[in-house]
Amino acid sequence: MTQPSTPETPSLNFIQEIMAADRDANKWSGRVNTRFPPEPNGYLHIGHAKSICINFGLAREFGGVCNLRFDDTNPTKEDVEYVDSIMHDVRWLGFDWDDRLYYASDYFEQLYQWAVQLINKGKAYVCDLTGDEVREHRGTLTAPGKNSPFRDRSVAENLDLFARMKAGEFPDGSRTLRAKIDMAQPNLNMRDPVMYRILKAEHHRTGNKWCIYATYDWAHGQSDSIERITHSICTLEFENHRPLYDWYLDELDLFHPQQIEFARLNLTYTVMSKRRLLELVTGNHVRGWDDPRMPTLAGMRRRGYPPEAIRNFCTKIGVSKTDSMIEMSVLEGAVRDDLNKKAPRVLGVLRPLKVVIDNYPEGQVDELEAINNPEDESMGTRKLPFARELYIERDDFREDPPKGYYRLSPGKEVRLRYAYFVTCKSVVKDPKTGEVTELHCTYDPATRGGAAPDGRKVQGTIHWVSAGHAIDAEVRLYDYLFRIPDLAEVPPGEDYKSYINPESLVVLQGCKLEPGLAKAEPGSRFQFERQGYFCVDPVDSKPGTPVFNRTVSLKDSWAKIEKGQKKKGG
RNA sequence: UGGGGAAUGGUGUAACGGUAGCACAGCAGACUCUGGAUCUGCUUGUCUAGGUUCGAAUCCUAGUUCCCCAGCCA
Repeated sequence: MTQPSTPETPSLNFIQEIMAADRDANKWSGRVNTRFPPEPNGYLHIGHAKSICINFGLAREFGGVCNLRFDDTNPTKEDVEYVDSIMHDVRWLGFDWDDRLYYASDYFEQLYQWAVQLINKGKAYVCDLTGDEVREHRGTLTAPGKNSPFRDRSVAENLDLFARMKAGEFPDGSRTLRAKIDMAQPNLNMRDPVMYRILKAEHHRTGNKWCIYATYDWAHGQSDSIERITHSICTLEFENHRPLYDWYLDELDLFHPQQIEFARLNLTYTVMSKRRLLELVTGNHVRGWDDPRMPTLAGMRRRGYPPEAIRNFCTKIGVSKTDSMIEMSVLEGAVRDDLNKKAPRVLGVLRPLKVVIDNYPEGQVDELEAINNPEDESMGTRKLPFARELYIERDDFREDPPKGYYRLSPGKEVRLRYAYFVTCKSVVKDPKTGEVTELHCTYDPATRGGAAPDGRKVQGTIHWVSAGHAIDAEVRLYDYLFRIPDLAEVPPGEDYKSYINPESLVVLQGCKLEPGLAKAEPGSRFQFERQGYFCVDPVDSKPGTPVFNRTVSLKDSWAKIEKGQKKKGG
């Protein structure tokens, strides 16, 4: 009588539904071929990661393949530096295009032949209008456009002119090849769109061979068709272009992939447009494309975000056609979730405060055992040196502790993690500034390892390092790049760059870390207990003196409590 | 006053005429040698107005709001 528990049927997103329906209808003979088509004019960012995960992920789920294709039709903006970085980033994210690496520029000759075909069909013409004139003729959103005076040139004349455009006889911008569609269409993209412009620019792959370059619309669908793409997945702003995508393919009578559009990723407290990211780089508002504050994959890699975490994030946020803004906490959560399981724990003091254990023998060094990862026993243990002089975190001591403060204060006993219970006996201050410079404590030898034989408890456990054994390191703390969550809220006329968070980077010198970290590999990730996840900066670290980037902080519930207290109590 | 899209808690995303679920955030608690992790519980939602139906987030009608489009960028 009792139904067996229903098997989990994972819900499909709308693209998966389309693909499942296509598969069931045998629409493409069961074949699935997607593509990721970046333009090599900038570095990949987390928004691209979403697209990569969708395209490569869908191919994997449906037993198909995904191509990598560079959409390199605008030589004035593109560069091999970007081509290389893009390939590196896609691989780093965990995807592989095998031998399916393509370039739109590989298809320039074929595209040219097809353009000639359209001219012969009377469906394309050479137009001598200037850019301004083309705009004037296009009409407006509400008013139809006017036909170009060159619209009815003979096929022979068009053929001749187009060949001479290709041959470089005319100056840049002087003529275009346009599709002959309908200047009265309510969709502006259909009002005789430009297929080719004259551009005597050196292309990173074809050199100076071409001086006419295909526009996006003319190149994209045909490139998809050449590669026998089944599902051409792109972002929402191309929805208006789909009729044109379909028109070209139909007029040419070519293999016709299906274009499907989804909402691009927006994240709070950052920007995602390549134009703005480029501006941040060239304007030196950040330290480059791989600045750990950047939403680029290069930046996230350097910051310590694991690729698995980014992939999980992309799965979590889903795919839909609703414009959305994902909260940064979702990404941070995915990063913490991944690192919690994998990152070895270490003790590191970021803002050191000297502690002298008065009753600990001078010169004596003890070796204490510490667990490398409580989430994963197989990661084992390590030894930590303990001595009379230590450093603890400045923030773990308050001379006048607020209510609910568990850490060290005068007369209070706390546990030093994996070591001993210590009690604060006196405070040394700078006579001039009043700043606390040193603490004197006593320890209870019976609590070695961190447990009291008499069963007494302490509220707080704090981290520490032995002053004589610790290594010095620079630690870079990162916060949101912008002060406001949604840059679309910047009032018109105001510069979004004035909203850059001045505390997005805080550099700490003289941090004290447990000695084992001296030999940490560049790029390796650790949890500094009670503080966060940190990654050895692969660029600025030197052997023996690593630089650490804070990947993400640990959740800090005390900070939250204290914030609440301040708000309430004033 | 054109065309194309989209509207489900604070933020995302499910539910495909039959109990509005999940994640993140928030709140409260348990546990803890990380104020971490983990575990409980809770608050908050179907854009509006009509209609169809035993029953509507879902179907119909009208409206509202938001996004995209007037590059020889992609």
